[in-house]
Amino acid sequence: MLDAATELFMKQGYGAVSMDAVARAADVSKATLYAHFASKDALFATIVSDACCLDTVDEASFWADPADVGATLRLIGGRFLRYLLQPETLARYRVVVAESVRFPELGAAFWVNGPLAFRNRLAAWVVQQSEAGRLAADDPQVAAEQFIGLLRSGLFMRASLAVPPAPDSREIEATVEAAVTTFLRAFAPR
Amino acid sequence: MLDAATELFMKQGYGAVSMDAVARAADVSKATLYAHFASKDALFATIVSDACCLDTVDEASFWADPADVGATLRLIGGRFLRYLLQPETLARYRVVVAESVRFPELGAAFWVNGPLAFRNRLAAWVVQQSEAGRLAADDPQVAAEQFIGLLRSGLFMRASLAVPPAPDSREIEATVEAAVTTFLRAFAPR
DNA sequence: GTCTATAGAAGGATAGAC
DNA sequence: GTCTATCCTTCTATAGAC
Repeated sequence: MLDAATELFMKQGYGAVSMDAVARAADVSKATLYAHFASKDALFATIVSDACCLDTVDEASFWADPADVGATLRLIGGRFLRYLLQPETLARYRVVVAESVRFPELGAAFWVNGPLAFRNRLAAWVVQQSEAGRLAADDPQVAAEQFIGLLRSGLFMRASLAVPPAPDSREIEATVEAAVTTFLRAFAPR
Repeated sequence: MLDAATELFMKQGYGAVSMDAVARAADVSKATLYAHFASKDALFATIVSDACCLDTVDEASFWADPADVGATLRLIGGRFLRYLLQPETLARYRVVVAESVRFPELGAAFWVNGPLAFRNRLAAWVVQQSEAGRLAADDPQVAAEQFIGLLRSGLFMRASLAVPPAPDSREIEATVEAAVTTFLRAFAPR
């Protein structure tokens, strides 16, 4: 039931999905649906809030090669960008952005559990690498944010707007490589 | 009539706006509306396509101080980021992202006239500065994209998601300053 | 808890007069 | 070109039986 609603809302957005459609997809009656969720808003909020517990980049990637900053950035960057460009990720992003004004808690939940959480995790890694003398970042939060910005630019915007062609592996790897290069030029200890 | 529709669609999105509401806001009857636009889809497409002729950063900014790369980057970056964070810009972005799947031409028009156009203009500037020996960018397109990414990171995402607080001048200037610093570390001739 | 059936409102679109 | 009035569909939500 939640699964069916999730798929519909993510693919088509709040306005385009009716409670009839959800009931049909979940193979229950509309009355049953309303027995579990007070309203369409409540169902939508539940669905999307649940989907905000994101797992962008697995913890192991941060520890794969602690001594090699470039390799770790390439690994993390690749994982992150690939994650961003997944159809499900893009669909969720579209829905949340679209409804963030009418459902402010939703935008906030997404922000805190998604972009902000990843930035903080990355910033912690930057701190750690700086202490080890392998990076020289005055402000780890800014450095982390900038690395994310370097990755997200271009491909993600194009994909969010559903402009073909869909990014291929070559484009993704080139973007990651360029991001790592620029990041290291700015933050490698000299 | 177009004005009323534009305001409503941009503020509330496609699904939340009815033709009744547009007619009321424009102070005409629904029949009159349908005499000018074949359907709600057609009205929406017209509205948003028109709004895609963006003017992100005025041409003069690119020529304000040709010899000073840092100053020009700060000027352009500031203008661009401020533009991105305007309520109207954010509203338009939300609508286009939300409906880009159901209205592909719309996402494409926005992409071409907005992000892509600005990136190309910026890349042309990078070429020019590189030829003058004031920048050293192997790939101007990538450099331009990266500068935009450095600017767009963080604040724009938060603002898109309508997460308070709204970015203030201090945050904006700090972001621009950090972007310029990182960009120059990566692309200043050595 | 789950169903069928339906209320009640709102939406997109049109007919036909002026 | 513009209006009033209306058609028909679809939507959210609920009543009441099992």
